[in-house]
Amino acid sequence: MKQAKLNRCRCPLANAIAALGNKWKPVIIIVIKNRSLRFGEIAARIRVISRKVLTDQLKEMVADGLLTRQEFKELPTRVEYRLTEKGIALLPIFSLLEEWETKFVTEGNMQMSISPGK
Amino acid sequence: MKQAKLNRCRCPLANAIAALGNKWKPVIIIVIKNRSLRFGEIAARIRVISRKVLTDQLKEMVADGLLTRQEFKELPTRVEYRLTEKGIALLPIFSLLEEWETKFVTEGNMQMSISPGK
DNA sequence: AATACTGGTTACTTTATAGTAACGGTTATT
DNA sequence: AATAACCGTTACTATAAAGTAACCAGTATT
Repeated sequence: MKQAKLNRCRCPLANAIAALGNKWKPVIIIVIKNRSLRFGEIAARIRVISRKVLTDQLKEMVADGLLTRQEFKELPTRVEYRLTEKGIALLPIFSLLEEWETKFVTEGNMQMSISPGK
Repeated sequence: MKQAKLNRCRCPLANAIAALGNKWKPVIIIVIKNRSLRFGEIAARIRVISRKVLTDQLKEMVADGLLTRQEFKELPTRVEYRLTEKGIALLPIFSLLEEWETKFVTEGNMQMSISPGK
């Protein structure tokens, strides 16, 4: 989907998906919520993400204006990430998506069969 | 993101993104809307998608319960696709995403500068 | 001098997604 | 018999996203 970043089309939805439709960004967004979280705290809350992928995604999200990164001159280093207004605006949308997914669980595509009888 | 389809996690958002977060599915969904469209009509409305990718996506979406496929025994062949209840439930969510994208356009990351100059 | 902490980076491999171009099957029309 | 319409499939290639494992830099403590 990097391609879509270059040749942006006139379709806003495609552009939104190009920016958000990858494996981790939405998860990172709902994990951070309305507070600031340190790098290590994000990593701890999404244990299965690799360090490299996490930093890659965070960098892109900062570049896209979804996150701010604040580095404190302390020791050991402390870096805090926080959603921007733009990022926060996604929270209710992702909530709806979660509700949608929860409502329409796709367990191997089970059909609501109408007749429960023999 | 096929992987996420196999090892589904407990995070509904990640599962939703695994099912929807690719280049074309959301576009296909908002193109079909509340009506039924023939294969050729979908292709005509998304001219830049390749035939192969379109059929791949449609098949997956039928398998995921987002679409129904109805084949008419006519000539030449007529096949109509229609969103299921599950697919239709995404329309308002994608509308919000479109609004979000439109509101926060990321033209090379321009900053709203506060002072409009002297 | 070695170890530990945090927040990364680097080089490399693996896997998934998208794309291209040609072909196939059915039936009607010319 | 060839052509056209529609809805695909097939084999192959290209590109992008994700993952692994080792390494680095600054500072403090032991």
